Amino acid sequence: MGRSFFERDTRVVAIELIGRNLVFQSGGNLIRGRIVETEAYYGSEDPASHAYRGPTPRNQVMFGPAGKTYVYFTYGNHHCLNLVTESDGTPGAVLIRAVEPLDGIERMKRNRKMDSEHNLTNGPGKLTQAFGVTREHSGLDVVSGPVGVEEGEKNTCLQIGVSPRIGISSGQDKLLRFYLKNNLYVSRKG
DNA sequence: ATATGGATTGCCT
DNA sequence: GGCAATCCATATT
Repeated sequence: MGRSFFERDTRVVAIELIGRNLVFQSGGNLIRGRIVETEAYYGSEDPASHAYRGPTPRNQVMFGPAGKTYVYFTYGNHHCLNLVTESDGTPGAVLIRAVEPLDGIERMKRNRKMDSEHNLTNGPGKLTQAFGVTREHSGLDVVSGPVGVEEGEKNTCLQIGVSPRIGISSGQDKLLRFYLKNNLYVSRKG
């Protein structure tokens, strides 16, 4: 996807990312997964967002141009992958919460140290571990870099569900989580 | 310099 | 369903 895809309202990008393919090329390996769950995060009007209190060394990429990765480390154990949205100077990002494994599944199993395919990428921390994405990969260009988004197969009638975002302590009233209904790899029901 | 808590996961009951 | 693990960014002193 080109930069203009990401340079739009964060909620719209989060919805339109559903069903597209996330790819990562690393060390001669290609890993691919179909995006089935996302969340939108805004700026000063969104208390759940890292960008709520303005730019910091960690979140500054959210304030820059669209189509970049924003990867952060949390809970002492886990990385989360976001794709930056909105025009340069306006913060915004879409958290990739779950994907359906398509290619590089053996590599994902090794990275996750487990065999069960349905537990490989059904959560934001799980999919970064499966893909091998860490905060070293924050700030990369999604349009040209090793992390990318492909158009994917054009499924005409995607049944997309909406819910409050997961794991946040404020801004729970906003319906900014989007997921593919009846998909096995969504992190949880709701 | 220190305190706090998190856009989670996996293991326990 | 409950909770510990675990480290770093951010805010506060």
